[in-house]
Amino acid sequence: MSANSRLTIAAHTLTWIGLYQRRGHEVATSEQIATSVNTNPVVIRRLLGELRKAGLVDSRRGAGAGWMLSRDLASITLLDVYQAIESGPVFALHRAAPDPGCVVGHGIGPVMTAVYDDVEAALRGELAKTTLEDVLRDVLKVA
Amino acid sequence: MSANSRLTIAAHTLTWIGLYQRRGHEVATSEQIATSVNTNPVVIRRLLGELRKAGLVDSRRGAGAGWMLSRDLASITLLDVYQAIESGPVFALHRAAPDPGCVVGHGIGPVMTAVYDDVEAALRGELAKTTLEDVLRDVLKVA
DNA sequence: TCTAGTCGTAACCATATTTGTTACAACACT
DNA sequence: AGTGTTGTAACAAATATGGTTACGACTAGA
Repeated sequence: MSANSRLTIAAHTLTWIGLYQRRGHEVATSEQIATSVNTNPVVIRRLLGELRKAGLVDSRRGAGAGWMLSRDLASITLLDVYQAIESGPVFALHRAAPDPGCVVGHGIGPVMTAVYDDVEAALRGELAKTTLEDVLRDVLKVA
Repeated sequence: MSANSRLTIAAHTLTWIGLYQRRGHEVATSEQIATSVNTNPVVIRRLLGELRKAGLVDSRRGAGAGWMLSRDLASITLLDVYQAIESGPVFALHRAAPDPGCVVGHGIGPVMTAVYDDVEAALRGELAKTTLEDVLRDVLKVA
């Protein structure tokens, strides 16, 4: 499967901003975050742009610019983050429609869709269990 | 996310073979299956090769060759199929290791790993609930 | 033994997604 | 006015999936 690190990077980014703000700073720059994540600042800015659309962060431009959380870490679950950045489903149906003249080809679509709906619901339910506050607490525990 | 139709195609393929055998045929060819799935026979053969490694199907070569189920539809869950064909995890950690000198960069890995383990367990648990016998029954219901 | 049909697999291409990178205009604080 | 950062476009690299052609390996049956 196309291993996808977007959720990891997003959680890292938000947790970093949260900790940075908790230490008294107003805004965090994409440059600072990129250093911790070990990637390019543009990657962080792109991701933060999506998180802003979802209302999780806000940004300030000009000199002394940067990013800040819109909501408290405790009120943001990994499901919120996931929904902000993941577009498509985990599993897809056929790329090209199967033979409608075949019993299986005709009926398999709705059946698999029902299964995938349940799977995604389970996945979302699991992600909803963890808040970024939980993540930060456990991160500090590791260190 | 890179929408992945492999599980759909695999379930379609196995269900097709199961129904075909139930109608009195001994083996199914990749050509027949590919017609129902609407793809190239090589794609089916590649997938069936992985399913054979997992012990779900077997093949016969030479004239009158083809594929047959190794186990009954009722004894194969979608989790069995998933594990036979999916290699990597749904979510990945950082591509490049984050800054170990940063508290978040240092601790985020283990924390997200724990979350992802729970998510995958939930996903697998959901897939384990459905057997290919269930799939075939529902497919016939749709038609 | 020959023939025909199918598997098994390699090789290659097309497409899509993610990630990394450079570049630069827009913006706002000092 | 100068400076630092966002916002965004453009492009390249890497990876995964899916489709296609090609061909040797194999075996049932003529």
